[in-house]
Amino acid sequence: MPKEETFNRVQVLEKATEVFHKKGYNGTSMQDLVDATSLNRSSIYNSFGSKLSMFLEVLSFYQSVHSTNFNQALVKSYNAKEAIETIFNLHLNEIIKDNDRKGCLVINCKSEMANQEVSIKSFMEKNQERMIAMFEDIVTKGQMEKIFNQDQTANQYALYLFSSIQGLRMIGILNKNEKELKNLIYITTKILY
Amino acid sequence: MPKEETFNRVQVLEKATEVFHKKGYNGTSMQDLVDATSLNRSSIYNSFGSKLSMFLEVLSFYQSVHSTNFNQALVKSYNAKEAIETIFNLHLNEIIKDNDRKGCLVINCKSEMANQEVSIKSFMEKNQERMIAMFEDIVTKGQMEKIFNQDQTANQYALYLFSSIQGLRMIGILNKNEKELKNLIYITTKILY
DNA sequence: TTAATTTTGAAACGATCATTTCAATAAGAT
DNA sequence: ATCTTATTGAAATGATCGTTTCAAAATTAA
Repeated sequence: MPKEETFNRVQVLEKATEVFHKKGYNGTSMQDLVDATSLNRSSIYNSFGSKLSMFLEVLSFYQSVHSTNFNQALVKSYNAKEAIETIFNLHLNEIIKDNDRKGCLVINCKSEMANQEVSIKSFMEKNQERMIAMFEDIVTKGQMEKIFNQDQTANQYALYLFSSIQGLRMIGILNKNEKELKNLIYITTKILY
Repeated sequence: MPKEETFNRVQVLEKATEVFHKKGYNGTSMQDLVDATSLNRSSIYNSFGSKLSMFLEVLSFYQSVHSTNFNQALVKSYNAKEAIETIFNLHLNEIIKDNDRKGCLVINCKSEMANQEVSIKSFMEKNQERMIAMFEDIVTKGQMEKIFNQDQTANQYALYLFSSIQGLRMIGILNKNEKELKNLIYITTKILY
């Protein structure tokens, strides 16, 4: 049997995520990744294949971490209204603690690479499906509970909410005024009631 | 008197804009710009200084072209409601004709570089001020005309609209379904009435 | 037509790019 | 303890990066 990986893959992914998030895909060099992970070049290639495939793993890692956070918060929500508030507040917290204005890794990557790399494009399509399915579930529940109106279908509201989150994250890059952002969320979600 | 530039600066900027828009700042090489503009390397450096300063000029050029389109459309609007519709429809048209899913150059650049390059950050801050001021004007007018409600100040609605536009443009990268997008715009703007 | 000045073209700059190579090292299996 | 196999470390790969150099070409004023 061979020698096994000595490094902690999760820790390496965390470090790589940090670099890609800060500098973007094209702005990140292999040297940056070597420095950040303190792994050897050949270990990175041996374990992750290439810069692109490492980035795709980073993207999935980032997504799964945030999905976990979402789900942990969502199970605590009593109703659909609270669920929506929970999701927006999680994003608000991310914005406020993002001192170096990196924005959202997934959104950044979508705007940088979705038109150039098919693997990224399909990742983003799946991401959109997931997000819209999640919002659709919540809105459907809210409409059955008579908390949300029925002016639009749950699917249409889901697209609206997904769009709004992306707008909020883009705003959050430059604007960290919590009061303004909370009011922006208030306006955004008011349409549901 | 010296020999003057023989090339058409606007045409060169158009070509450079195309490349930067398609590939992003870090994804664009000087060779790409040489190829696209069919200018010589030294002519580019002589006339634009550096890759970054050329990009900043491209960014201003892109912004001014779109401002002109905005203003041409806005003067034709009879009231605030039409003005808002005009703005969203211009973005919708941009999305639909954007066959290679490049998205919006300004938004892409904001997410790629606002946290890394101070000149880009301040460009984006000014861009936000402009956009919000424009929306604020329209909303104020709409509120005076009693077409829009007074639930929120014009400035708060302006931030909401600016955020919504960015969300719409991010959605538009992958989703070109005109019916869905029109409905998204309908939901987004409904809050004003 | 000559002097002054700037844009050009082509080549070269050192630095950095992503990736590969390969011998040395390490660890489980026999 | 030895064999097998994979992970390491360090160096090198050729290509490309943004930028500079400088002589030749081009243009206008005198």
